[in-house]
Amino acid sequence: MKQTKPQDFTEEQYQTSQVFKALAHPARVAIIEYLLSVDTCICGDIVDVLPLAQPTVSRHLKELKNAGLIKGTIEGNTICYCIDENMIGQLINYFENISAKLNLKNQSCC
Amino acid sequence: MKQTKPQDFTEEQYQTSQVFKALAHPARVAIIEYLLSVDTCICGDIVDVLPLAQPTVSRHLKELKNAGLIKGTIEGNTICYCIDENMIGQLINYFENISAKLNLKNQSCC
DNA sequence: ATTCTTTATCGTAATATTGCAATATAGAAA
DNA sequence: TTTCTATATTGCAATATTACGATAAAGAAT
Repeated sequence: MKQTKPQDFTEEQYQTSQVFKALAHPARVAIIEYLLSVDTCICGDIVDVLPLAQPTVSRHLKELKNAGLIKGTIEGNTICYCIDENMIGQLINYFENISAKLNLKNQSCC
Repeated sequence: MKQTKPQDFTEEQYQTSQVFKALAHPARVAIIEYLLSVDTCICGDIVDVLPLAQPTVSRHLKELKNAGLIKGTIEGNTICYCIDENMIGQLINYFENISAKLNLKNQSCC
């Protein structure tokens, strides 16, 4: 496969796709939704809730963290994972911006 | 690889991840942004703008269409692809909902 | 009817992702 | 220190994704 090189697109487009890639798996969507449903967020809970082995959950958490969607704070023996509000705000802005531009467009086509 | 079966997660989580998967590639982000930047949207233009071969662009367009992010109208010899405003609205709702729930949460952790 | 133009599909090769078992790491508890 | 508990990393195997060339399909133009 001739790899799509990062320089083929803008750095911003590349990073945007990376954030969406982090959400492009049902397990990671489930993690986000689980984190949202509890007040305290300990990783151990997540392993119990998901139908996946611990190393697999750990890997999914790492990807969400790398994308900036969650942040993890070491809390003694456990790690407290939480959704990063800032990134959620950025995503809202991203789609709000698309929506605003669509409203300005000539809607003659489609 | 033991596949993650759809029934391991909710149907909704699965479908949500599919929409994000459609945006999880810089080429597809670039396509969305290009469609946003022009009033008339013909596929031929997209092939010229992207650093990818025509069959590859066609495939990316298909994935965006399958995810409901764009819609294509056959217009004689060409196809007019446009962003589906409805899906953008759904995505705004998705993240607004997350944001609202975060604001209600006990922020003692993280 | 033939040719051109545009888009889609197929075949195949390369790379990326996902999953789990095994193992490592590191702080807590004993 | 030794052991327990929680999380991360590594090593592989299986599957999915991506890319392009070749080709098909279908309407437009001649």
